[in-house]
Amino acid sequence: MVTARTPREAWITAGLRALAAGGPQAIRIEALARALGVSKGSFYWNFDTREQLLDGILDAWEQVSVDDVIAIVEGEQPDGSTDARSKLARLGALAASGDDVLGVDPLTVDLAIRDWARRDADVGRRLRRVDNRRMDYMRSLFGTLCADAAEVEERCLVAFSLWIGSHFIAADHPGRSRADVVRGAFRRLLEA
Amino acid sequence: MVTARTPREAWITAGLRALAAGGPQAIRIEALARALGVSKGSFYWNFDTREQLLDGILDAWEQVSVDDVIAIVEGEQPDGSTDARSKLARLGALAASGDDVLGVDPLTVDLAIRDWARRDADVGRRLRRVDNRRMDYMRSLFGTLCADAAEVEERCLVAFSLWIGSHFIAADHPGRSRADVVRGAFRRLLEA
Amino acid sequence: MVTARTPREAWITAGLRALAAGGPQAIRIEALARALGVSKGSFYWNFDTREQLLDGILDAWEQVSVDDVIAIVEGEQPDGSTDARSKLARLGALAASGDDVLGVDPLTVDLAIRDWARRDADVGRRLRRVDNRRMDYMRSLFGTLCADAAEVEERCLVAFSLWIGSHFIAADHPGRSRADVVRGAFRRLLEA
Amino acid sequence: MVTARTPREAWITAGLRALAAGGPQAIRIEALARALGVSKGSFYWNFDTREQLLDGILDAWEQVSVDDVIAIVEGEQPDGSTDARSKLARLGALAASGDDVLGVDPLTVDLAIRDWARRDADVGRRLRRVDNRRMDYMRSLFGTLCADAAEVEERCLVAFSLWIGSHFIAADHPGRSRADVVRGAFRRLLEA
DNA sequence: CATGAATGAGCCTTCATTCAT
DNA sequence: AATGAATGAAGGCTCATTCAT
Repeated sequence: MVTARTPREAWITAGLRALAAGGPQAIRIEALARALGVSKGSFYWNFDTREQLLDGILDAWEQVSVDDVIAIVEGEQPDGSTDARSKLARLGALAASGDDVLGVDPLTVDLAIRDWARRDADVGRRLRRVDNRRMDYMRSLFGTLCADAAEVEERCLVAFSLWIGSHFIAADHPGRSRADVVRGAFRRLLEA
Repeated sequence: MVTARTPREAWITAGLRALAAGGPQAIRIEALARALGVSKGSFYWNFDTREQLLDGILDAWEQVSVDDVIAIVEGEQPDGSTDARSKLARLGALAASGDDVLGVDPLTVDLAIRDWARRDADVGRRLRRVDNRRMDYMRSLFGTLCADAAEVEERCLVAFSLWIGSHFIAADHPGRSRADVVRGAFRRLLEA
Repeated sequence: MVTARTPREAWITAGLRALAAGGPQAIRIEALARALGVSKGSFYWNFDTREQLLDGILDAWEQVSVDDVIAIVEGEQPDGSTDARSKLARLGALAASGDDVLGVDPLTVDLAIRDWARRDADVGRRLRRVDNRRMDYMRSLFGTLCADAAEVEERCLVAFSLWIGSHFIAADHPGRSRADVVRGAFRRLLEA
Repeated sequence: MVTARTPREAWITAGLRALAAGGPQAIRIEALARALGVSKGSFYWNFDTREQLLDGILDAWEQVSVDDVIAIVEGEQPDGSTDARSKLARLGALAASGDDVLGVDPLTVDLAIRDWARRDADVGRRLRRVDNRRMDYMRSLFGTLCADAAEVEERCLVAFSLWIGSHFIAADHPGRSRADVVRGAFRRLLEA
């Protein structure tokens, strides 16, 4: 029984793409149907309502947005090293890259959801879950570099902010690339 | 800071409010008209098109979003001090506050525009202008604390990111408030 | 200021016509718009929602469905008589005719609303108001012909039922017309 | 009275229930499928089209709506009597009751079909068949009480109208119940 | 004897825009 | 310096119907 598998996921992927490209209000059933080459009414076979699709999209994002990154970093490091400093460096490098997952750029989805979360309580709750797990992981890494808990917390927030902020800030850096400045700032975080 | 004496300004203020509350797609002529207690058609006496209102909104934001802050910081400091470190501290404190201007919270508008800029080239250009002026100002302040140009740039980006990031990140800080963590991280930026 | 007067009433009349022709679910905004030669979106200038149109339709029906008939009967009788028996006869004759009011056959509307009332509590309440006023009027007339209150009540219900029933019953009367049978039955009600 | 052993009958019973509850437009394949816990597409194994289900529903109704009542009345009378007056009384009592057949209230179905018949010629034809058989039966009973054919016809129509009307009229009867008034009116019909 | 999946038409509603006054 | 009224495109949803399995 291998009929038309993954139609539900196809809608969700298309929805993630739309979310990344235009924010939540761009997740329009009609547009997704066109993108999928499918009739708009067929959507309602797979979902009861648009709200349910949004939930599915957020579920999908919530499920992969943490585990995948952590799994990569905790997996084999390119240089074989296993110390926290190397992992943090790898984490920083990963964050800067814009790989596609499911045909969607996870970073762009992430940014879109951040804005969305400011207006929707449910999305806010989900983002808090995700961000807390990310912070937990960072805390465990920075904790091995620095004994002061308060300072660990601050370094984590700075690292996180640097990642998010560098994508929401539009300034130029005369003579340098944004990536370069971020790298420099990040390196300083690992010092001492 | 004009108190919306012309109807055009009234529409723009209402638009800024809608932008803060729901993002650009919430800037609906129909909704603003209701909010202003005015007929929808009257909008078209003041503006040719919705696009023009959006431009007006962005113009207004661009004009006040930099000058006001710099003016405040460069004006009288509460403790009468005039050194860069004090100004940066004041800047950090200002950024954390959410004062209302014309019934609009400028920080929320700022965040909304940042997300918008990722999708609209014109908005992106305007945000770059604004962010560049902000970075310029910060560079001038951090430049007095630190001789290394590269490090100045990095501290500026971190400070800026901390401001933005702390509003887009949803994690909890066990035993501390977000404001407290930000303050700590910011203080460390001013060291050395 | 005599712009396009009575558009609201035009929608209501069209709605009454649709109700008579196809029941409440035939009151479709799109269909009415077509019938009025108007864009379907324009409906929402005059009404907030379809529900509001239905209310308006029921209001209009409620307002004219009693007063007009009573006014006619209480007004000048064709033969100048003023006794209850004559009025009841006139009432019976009126009920049998299918004059148009506002371009709608009120009898057909009445029947449609009766069926509707069995499924919608609000409509039921309205019908009860209308039917009670009709019964009150009939009671006052039959009361002058018959002293026994119980019998008055029964004659009223029979007369009323004869009116309604004769339109909901589909049987043939060999050698006679339905109108003739109804007339005969009604005449017997006025006896004694 | 078959208890819906075939799936076709199950659909028809469900359809009758829907008809009673919401009129013909409530006979929606989707809704019936849900009610039957069956897939919507399975409907099309049993029926070619919705129209065919409607026909089946009307067939079923036509078949039982006359015979059952006559059979009951002509069968054993509770008090063993066999005269027309007793049978008419029993008929009147039966009409007032709302027994369920196959989980459907036949009276409510009857009322729904009456309204439907005003809009659909085929339904009208079927109702005429049914109502004529009912009138025939009543004529045979009233004919034994009264010699005048015209009066028999009128009494029949009044009795029938009283049955129908009492369900379509929404008036109150101060101090009495509707059933009581109907009983009184009906008793008077049997006099003389 | 069905189910899973899709189509397409139709419905209610919203909204930017237009236009006459 | 507006209002009243309408247009038309679009969006979410429902439902009869089809078709492959």
